[in-house]
Amino acid sequence: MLDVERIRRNPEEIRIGLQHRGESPDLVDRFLELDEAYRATLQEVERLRAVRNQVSREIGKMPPGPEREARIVEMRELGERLVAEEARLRDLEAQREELLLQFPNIPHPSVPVGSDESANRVVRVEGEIPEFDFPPLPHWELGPRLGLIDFERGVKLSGSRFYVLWGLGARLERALIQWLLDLHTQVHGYLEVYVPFVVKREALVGAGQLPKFEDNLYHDVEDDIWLVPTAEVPLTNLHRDEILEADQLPLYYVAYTPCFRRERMSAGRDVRGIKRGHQFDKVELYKFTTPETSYLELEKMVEDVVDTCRRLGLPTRVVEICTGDLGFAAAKTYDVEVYAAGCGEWLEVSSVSNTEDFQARRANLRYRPRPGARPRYMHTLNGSGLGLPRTVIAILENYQQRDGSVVVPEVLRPYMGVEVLRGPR
RNA sequence: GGAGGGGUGGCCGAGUGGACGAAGGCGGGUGACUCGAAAUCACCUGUGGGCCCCUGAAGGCUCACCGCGGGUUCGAAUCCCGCCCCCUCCGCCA
Repeated sequence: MLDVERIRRNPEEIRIGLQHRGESPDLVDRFLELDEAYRATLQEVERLRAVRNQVSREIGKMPPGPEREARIVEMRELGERLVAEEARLRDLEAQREELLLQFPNIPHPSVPVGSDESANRVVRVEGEIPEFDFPPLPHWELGPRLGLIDFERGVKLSGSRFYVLWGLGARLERALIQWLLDLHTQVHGYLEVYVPFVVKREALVGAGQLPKFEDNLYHDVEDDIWLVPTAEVPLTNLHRDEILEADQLPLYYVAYTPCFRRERMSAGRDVRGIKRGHQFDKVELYKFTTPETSYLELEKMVEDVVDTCRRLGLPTRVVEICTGDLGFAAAKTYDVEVYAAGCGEWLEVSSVSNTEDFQARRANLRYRPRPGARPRYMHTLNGSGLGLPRTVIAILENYQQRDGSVVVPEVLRPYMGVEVLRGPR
């Protein structure tokens, strides 16, 4: 959510921000109009309430009699007017709030301006792209051939875009989760958190998924409870409605969760393999910081993610996302991609964003700069560390051997119990 | 799921229709005392919104908030209804 004051004072800045994202700037004018009507009505309501409070207090002190009765009648009439004005106010307030929730974050000045992903900038490349003396297979062939990935049975159980992992395929998934959590907690300084995999509506509003992206979420109507599309949602809401002390910041959290996405908007894209499914595992990094340090922390988080890829021995590049390709809540984002030799693609395994105070305003995340000082909104950052299926893809495809086996990256061997994947067992 | 009890400020806790944003205590801050500290004393100490003033986080006025949402009333922390959460007991269960 944007600062209302900022929209009022610098409407042009917001219009430009929206345009750079490829969105209509009309939102600003619609909001300003509604905001004005809202405030006018608010003032009238408060004026009436002030009179009522004042007179009611006087009534309490008056002896019974005609004078007192007259005042009561007067206030009864005023009360009727007040009820009507209050109804109007509630209506305007709801509309205003709804509109406010539609605003995406405004890109940071350093973000390259561009309309789509073609304007994204590769800012860093690391590691060697593996070379093979045989044609490397894509994972959707390698996986089933080794008995690690079973697409048919996934579809049988749950429909398209679900899959089953067998034996060492399942173990690889679990090993990665374990290794990632150990790495981030022991080397990168994050605190491990275990969070619920379903959340209330407010949590999704707080993180920015609702009301705009309802289509992409699984939802139990009976209890109005939602499957998390990313651990970012519960993590954002961990400190909702709290006021932390400055010396508690920054907070570094890491959480593993499965993620559930309906992916209705992307039907037809990336249909082969496990690159895009309705359910996938992810280890998520999250930071709560002061506004002063958030951009420094963003760079550090990117470095943590790159370090993770490096340790897995995967060719890695960092892409600075342009304004037109930025996610709803992000002010600035770097994608971290790894190269997968079988399908010949750079795969996004992490998207690292600074949302500045966008989520903090929605979820009411504040801190006190000094003891006794007024609370301020924190800044929040999120990034995958890493998304599992794509990491699995890159491992299978880059570490494959002529004989069809796959060598296990060294760091995972203690977690896997084997050095080579030759079959599911 | 059933029965009973309960949700008040950073924390504890009083308050069952009017002067209550809310006693008292704890915690925190400032000052006095002290060479310094402790102790003691004095004062201050919730959040959000709107308006005025203004370059502003300084000041003034005002509204809202006692789990959440409705209602009754001139007036609600207090009465009524619905919901949520917590505790105890019973039931069920990994």
